Amino acid sequence: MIFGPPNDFREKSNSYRAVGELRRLIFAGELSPGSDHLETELAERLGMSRTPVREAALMLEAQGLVEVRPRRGIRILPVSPEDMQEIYDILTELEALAAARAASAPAGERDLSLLERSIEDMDAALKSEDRQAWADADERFHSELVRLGGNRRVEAITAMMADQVRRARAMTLYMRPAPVKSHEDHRGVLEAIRSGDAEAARRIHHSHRTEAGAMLIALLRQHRFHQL
Amino acid sequence: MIFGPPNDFREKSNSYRAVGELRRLIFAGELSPGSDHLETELAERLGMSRTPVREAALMLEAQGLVEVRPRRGIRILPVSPEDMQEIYDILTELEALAAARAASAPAGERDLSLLERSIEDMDAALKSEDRQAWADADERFHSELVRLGGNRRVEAITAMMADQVRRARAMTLYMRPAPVKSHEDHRGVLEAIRSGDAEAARRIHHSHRTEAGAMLIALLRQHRFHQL
DNA sequence: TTACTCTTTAATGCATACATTAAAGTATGC
DNA sequence: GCATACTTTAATGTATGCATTAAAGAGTAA
Repeated sequence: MIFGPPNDFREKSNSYRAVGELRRLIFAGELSPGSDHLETELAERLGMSRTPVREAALMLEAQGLVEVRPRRGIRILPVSPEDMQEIYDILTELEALAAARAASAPAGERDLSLLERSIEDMDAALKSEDRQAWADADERFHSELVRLGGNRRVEAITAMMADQVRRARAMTLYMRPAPVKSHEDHRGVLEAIRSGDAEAARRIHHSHRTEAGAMLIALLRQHRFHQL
Repeated sequence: MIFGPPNDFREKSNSYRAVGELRRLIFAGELSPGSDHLETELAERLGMSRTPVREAALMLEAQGLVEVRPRRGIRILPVSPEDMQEIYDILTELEALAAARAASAPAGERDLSLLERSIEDMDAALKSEDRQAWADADERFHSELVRLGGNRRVEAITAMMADQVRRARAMTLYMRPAPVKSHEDHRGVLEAIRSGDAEAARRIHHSHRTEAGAMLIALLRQHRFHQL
């Protein structure tokens, strides 16, 4: 599930459909963090038998999203500010690595258009004060950066964490100051990549993520989001 | 499987036994990289029915160790030098993070004895020219460092990659020069942690892993280990 | 031969049955 | 009332059966 290109059968297979469906339910808040759910219950809800649900639960457990506790149900793992700190720490390192690698790649083989596009979109969103649009573009920037880094495992790991980050960010989106500094950072990273300066790309992105993470965690704590 | 403390039921359950058993078979070389295996075949081999084997395969797939290809069998994923480079890049960043975090922790809460012990063991192994003992102690050093870093997700990710690294290192253990430089690096990291110098710990460990990784990859390529 | 279609084979995905056993509930003794 | 032993319940872990369908093989025409 984490690794490898999605084979087409995964779309047809109930097991993988269950993985996607459960992820969706979790992040839509329909399966709330900390709640327990019996295999039978979820199976009925998804309109399939226990087998594929069970398989999906095990895969989601391997991804750290749920915990399978025999006879007590499948628990949707809550994410505390401490968890979010862990996640941000990892994203900071791996994305900074990706930025450095993206800058090291031969200029000819790089297509920075998506990166540029996402920055433009953030720019527009900033001007029209559309925070959701900004957040969407920001997410595109980060995932495209990781893609340019060219490390499939980094892509897999960061993608796995993306959903949880998105949820935390959604909660604090309107509490934080306007992301003007972020915007400068993004431009700085792009420029460093374009000019092939790997260490600058790494450094700028690293401090960008570090600051953004610190702010997010502080907001979560301030607003007493002890679990989400 | 990746995350969370191992509940006791996992030892009893055939599914989790199958995960461990399959891992063992893979790294013992009994299931060679690139080979395909039908669910039925593995089930018979492990003395259980297809169900737990199937579940184990899905969990191992989530960990990136195998690929489940319907009707073609469970494929043991080969690891190329490029894959090993990806893995080392990630380990470099995450272990360097762990070193920094370990150095930042209050001195009173740190127990560096295991770290010291592993360095002493490496020292002894170096003198008696016992490379396997050195490699074992080295692995203990790295895993203990990650533990001290205090990020459970980093622990999970690095643990997941440890087996694959071990295999690659085993192949090159007797080809590389004596690990004298490594030894200095380890001492340097320990001293930086002890004195609470997070940035030094990070920097030294980062360059240590970078160099060790570059050497390993070069050896793999030299000796034409295109997949392992 | 090669390309194409049809048939056969068998591995899988899923549903289901059932034994096991943890947890909840009940009864008993103090 | 409270703790302990016993009974009941029901969720799980695993085996198994079967329909589906990809892949292999056979047959046919060029």
